[in-house]
Amino acid sequence: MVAAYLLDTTDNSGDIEGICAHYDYHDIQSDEAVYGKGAKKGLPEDDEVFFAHLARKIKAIQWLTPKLEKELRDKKQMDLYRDMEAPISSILAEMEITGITVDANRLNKMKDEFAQRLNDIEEKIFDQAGERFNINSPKQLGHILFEKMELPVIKKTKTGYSTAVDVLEQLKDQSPMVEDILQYRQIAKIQSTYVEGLLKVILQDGKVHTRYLQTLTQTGRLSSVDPNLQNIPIRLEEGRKIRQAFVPRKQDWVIYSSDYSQIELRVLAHVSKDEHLQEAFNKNQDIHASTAMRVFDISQPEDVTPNIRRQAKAVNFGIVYGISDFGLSQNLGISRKEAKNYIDTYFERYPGVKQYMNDSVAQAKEKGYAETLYKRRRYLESINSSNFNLRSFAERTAINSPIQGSAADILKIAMIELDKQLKEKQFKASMLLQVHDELVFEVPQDELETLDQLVKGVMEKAVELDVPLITESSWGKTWYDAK
DNA sequence: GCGATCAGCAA
DNA sequence: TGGCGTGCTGATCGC
Repeated sequence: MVAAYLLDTTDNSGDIEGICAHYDYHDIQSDEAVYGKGAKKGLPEDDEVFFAHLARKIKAIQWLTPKLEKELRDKKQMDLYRDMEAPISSILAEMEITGITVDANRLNKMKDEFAQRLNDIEEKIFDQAGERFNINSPKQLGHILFEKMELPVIKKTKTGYSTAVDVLEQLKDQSPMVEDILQYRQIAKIQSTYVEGLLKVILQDGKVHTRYLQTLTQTGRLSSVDPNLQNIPIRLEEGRKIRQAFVPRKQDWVIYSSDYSQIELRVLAHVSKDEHLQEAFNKNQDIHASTAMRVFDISQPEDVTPNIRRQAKAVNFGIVYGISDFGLSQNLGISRKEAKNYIDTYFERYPGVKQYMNDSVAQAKEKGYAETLYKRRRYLESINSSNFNLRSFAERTAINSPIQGSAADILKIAMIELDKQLKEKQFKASMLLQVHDELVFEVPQDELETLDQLVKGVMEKAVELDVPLITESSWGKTWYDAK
């Protein structure tokens, strides 16, 4: 599965059957056909059916192996497979099995507190609306806001009125109720997805055991499910408190976290060779402020206001994630024209980046795929499409995938080296989580100093780029306190 | 019970 | 020349 994923991320449905079909091997059924799906999923009643399926899978894997190996060699991806994806697979399994301890008492207290607050806000909203309705239903909420109260309709969805946060933000001054709805939404999200969601998946060992999907994303990133531990809140204080429930498995241990600072932009500085971007990182400047100065033509650092820096940050965000001028305009609440202007200016002021982007697109058009520093491929079917939208998307993808994908490669390399060292040096600490540019560990107090040295050293020296790789580390009694 | 839709979280 | 970075989860709603 991992080999097939490296060869082509798209034809990988997460099932051997799909891969077999690709190679015209049909003596196999999909897992779904045998085990069912949804609520009916389970082992077949007839053992023979079950065993026959397993046997056919083994046979299929044997048949596939030499073919996949040959293709890996032809595509020069054998190293990527052998030295990166195969070892990472075992490390992820260990992390999943280890799990992370979650303080259910803490979550239960939060649950009560949030339930009380949701109740209060709910009553307040009903009071102002003059009727009771389901605030969680965008349809009912839209009816109240845009029909009963006749607030201006700012945006529509396919099926009705949009009640998304950016819309509500604009309606705030029209009615005090809107603020309450925003407040309600914020807490309801934390309550249902995180407090209740996490409580449901704590096992007898007091831990949650996420599963990392290694063969899913088109860029080489991991994803995390059941539960997803890669999107635990952090930006807003209310949500951030969820992290207080993530604790070490023993008293006197701590949660230690280390993350790469701006790894994607550093990768971009490296692959593009852009003089200005490299200079900013080599001088360890505040990259968003530095971008602000170039894009908005500011000569003195002290003239970069927080708002201007925020805009520059959004531009950098757009570069890293491959968003369109429309996406940037939505992020910043500006017109598409202005957004396009920002992007054009960015390219003007970072000519190396522009050159890199042109080259990436040209190469993708020629080869039909984009690739990372470590030969991870992403095929781009629509790169030569006559459909503007499809083509534009593929072009942004051609630019963005090597950046995001190479960053993912680098963290995987660091994880492999760290895992090796932790074992060799017999650390008691365990690696628990990977969150795209961050690694989270639990560690005894007396090992903390050595672990910090090790993690920092390994992550920063995982690969050598034209610009330094910098990490920021922190620790505390809970994941919240590791900040 | 299931799938589509909307909404919102993270890097 | 028209929809708009990805992936995951939860609530609602209609079938």
